[in-house]
Amino acid sequence: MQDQRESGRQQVFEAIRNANQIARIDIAKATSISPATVTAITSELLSAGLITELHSDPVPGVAKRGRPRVALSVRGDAFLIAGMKIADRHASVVLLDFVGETIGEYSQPIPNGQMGADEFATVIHDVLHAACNECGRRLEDVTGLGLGMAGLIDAARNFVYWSPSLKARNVEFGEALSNVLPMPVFLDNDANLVAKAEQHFGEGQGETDFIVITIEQGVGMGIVIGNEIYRGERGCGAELGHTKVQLEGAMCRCGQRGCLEAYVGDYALLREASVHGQGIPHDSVAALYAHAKAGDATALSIFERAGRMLGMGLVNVINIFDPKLVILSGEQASLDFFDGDRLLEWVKSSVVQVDAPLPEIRVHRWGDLMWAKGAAAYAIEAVTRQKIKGLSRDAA
Amino acid sequence: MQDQRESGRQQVFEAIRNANQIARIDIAKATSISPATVTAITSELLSAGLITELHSDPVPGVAKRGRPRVALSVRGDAFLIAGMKIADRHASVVLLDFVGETIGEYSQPIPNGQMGADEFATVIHDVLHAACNECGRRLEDVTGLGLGMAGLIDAARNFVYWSPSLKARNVEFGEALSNVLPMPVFLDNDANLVAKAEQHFGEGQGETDFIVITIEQGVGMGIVIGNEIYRGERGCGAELGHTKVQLEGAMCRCGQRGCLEAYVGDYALLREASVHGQGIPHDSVAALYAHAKAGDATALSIFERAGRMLGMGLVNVINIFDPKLVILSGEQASLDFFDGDRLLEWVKSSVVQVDAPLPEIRVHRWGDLMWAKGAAAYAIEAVTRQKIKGLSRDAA
DNA sequence: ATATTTTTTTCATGACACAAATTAAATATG
DNA sequence: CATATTTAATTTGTGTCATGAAAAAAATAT
Repeated sequence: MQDQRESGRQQVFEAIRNANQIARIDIAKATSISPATVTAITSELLSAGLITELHSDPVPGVAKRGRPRVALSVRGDAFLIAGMKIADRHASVVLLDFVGETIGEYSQPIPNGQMGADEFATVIHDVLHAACNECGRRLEDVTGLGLGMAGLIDAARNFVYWSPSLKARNVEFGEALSNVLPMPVFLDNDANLVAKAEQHFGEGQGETDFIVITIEQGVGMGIVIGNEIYRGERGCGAELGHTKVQLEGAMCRCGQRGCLEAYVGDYALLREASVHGQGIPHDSVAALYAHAKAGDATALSIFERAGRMLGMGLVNVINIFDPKLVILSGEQASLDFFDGDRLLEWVKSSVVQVDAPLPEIRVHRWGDLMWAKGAAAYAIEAVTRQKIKGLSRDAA
Repeated sequence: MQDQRESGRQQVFEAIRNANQIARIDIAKATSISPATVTAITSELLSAGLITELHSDPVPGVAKRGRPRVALSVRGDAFLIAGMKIADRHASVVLLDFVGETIGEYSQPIPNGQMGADEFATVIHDVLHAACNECGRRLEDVTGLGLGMAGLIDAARNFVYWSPSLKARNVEFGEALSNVLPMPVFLDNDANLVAKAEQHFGEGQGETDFIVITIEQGVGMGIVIGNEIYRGERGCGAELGHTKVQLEGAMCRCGQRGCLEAYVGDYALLREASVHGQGIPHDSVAALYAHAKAGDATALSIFERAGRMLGMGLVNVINIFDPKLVILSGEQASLDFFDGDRLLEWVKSSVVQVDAPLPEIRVHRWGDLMWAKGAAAYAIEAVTRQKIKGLSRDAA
């Protein structure tokens, strides 16, 4: 959080990455850096091997007069980046090239329950090793690993306050990982990684400020302000799931009362169903939802109340941040449980009203892999920053 | 939100302003700018008249060996800055010098009710004129005016979406002001100005990230992230008062239900009291509070519920932002209505628990003038930025 | 009177960005 | 087909900014 000014090199590189492929003159326009400087910087990036020139054959019909522009693009094969997401019993890995193209995917069950830090680091090492083998790469080829796990995490310090995967609290988990892994590791809370995934691969592309809300077992939030994830003082902000929506309300698994999660989380839904007892499934949310869909009023009311609470949470977020864009991001199922369209209508009508366009709310459903891709995106960012900082004009 | 990198000049000047008085060598240490550069920059600032040297007579006893350091400080008389706060029926003005020292204060009743933009701009002109006269200054001597008013305001554009003082909605009020006032005007929401006041004169001095919450008629919030006020996309975020604390809850004057303000605002307290009817005062919160203090259970319960709702709001803010510091800022009375110590205890125990220090919560009570001082601080910032940007090394 | 210490300034240098001029590489045109 | 035109990219010279090293300044210590 120090060198926050984007150096010219960073800006140019970002422009190339964003555009996929782009000519120098357009980089100049996009960044409002002079063409002269763009030439200088791109020649550095070229000789450092971070980007390449794409000489496309001139298409006679479309071609215009003048010297043809030569497109630049990020060299995908410059670095191999890995992203890993740790879930309850599974680790999923994605290998990306430096452009962000998927090189390979891998998933593997891991022991359930809490482990010691070193033990768990070894598991992660082994998973990554297996993933590399699977894709015909070597562990040593991986330039950086992004690692997402549930819990309260201070990303800046690679520090874990608490995680369901670790036995101890307050672990310098980054160090444990460094001991067994040859590449730098970048640790973050999984909600933040969804935000990163949206920023690089999803609905947040090209946006500088937005909020991502994820609904699964719990409710998570990622806040992007000025292209950066906002993390708060201790690195554990954005706990939307533990925002209070009811005074003296339902008991949450965090031990507090009235948390949003205690109404919207899957355990909360099942709890309600189980109280009612006969006739209503209370072992899987999907089954409960099917029951509601089939017309069962009680099951329906469970989802309705949860939906309204979720709506409250959304309204509060919007009233507090006045964001330009809110992305509801999650796996297919979770979002459908709450009658989305009606919910969003209610949210929009319940927000502080101004005579200016309401924040846009986009729903983005996608699969299991996004977590790992977000982790990888985080690592790509970090590696990029590091590699570019290591440049200087005296490099031959 | 563009030229966000602090130029060396800005940094050095800020260091001088923060330190009140400071030698070049210490500026270099504080900013990690080299002494050579500090000399260059300070000589510019000196010849531009923004700062002065303070040659203190050497004190024989304390003096150390070596060339004595000469302290620099901001030249208070460089510019005269005004801050004005528009309230229901009063306008209060404060005149500050460039250091932030109070030159004069002034207060004047203004017509109640909504006015046209030009009409209201004229009122503001007249008030400022009177304030200047009062202090023996001329209107033309004022280099910048910070203006705070209630309502939804986009500070970046000096635009008013809505204000209780203006007849029309969506007013380019900045333009209306430019037509009648000779100096640049900087408009902002009053909650943000409290944040500015705390940052420059209050509990936020030296802090880069904090949240200010104000409790008066409504509940306001100012968010400072990285020394900057966070304003959201349309410039109207941080509406903590209209955060929902109860689904389908009490009617708020904004037309929505369940807003925090609908439980904590003074009209909400009085509404509750008036329903009860006999025996309980329902025309002034102070009277109602006195009644509660005297032991009336009903009156007490009104404040208690409001206090708990306020606590929910605080908890939510902390869970979302994970701030280092929260400042409860307001006039003497409002804060006392809610049993502060107990409230803060509850808040601290209800926040997501991490094994890291809880955010600090400071209570800051102060008088009516803070609004105007905050407005002036905002103007000082803007004027400073502008004056320093206007410098360059070719200046003789 | 001279040495020492500390702050401040001066000076030469390097990184960076830019405008202006130049070169490169294509198409349009008579 | 040679030349003009157009557009992109590069080169060149210049200015700003920050810096390290050396020098100067201004005090106390010996």
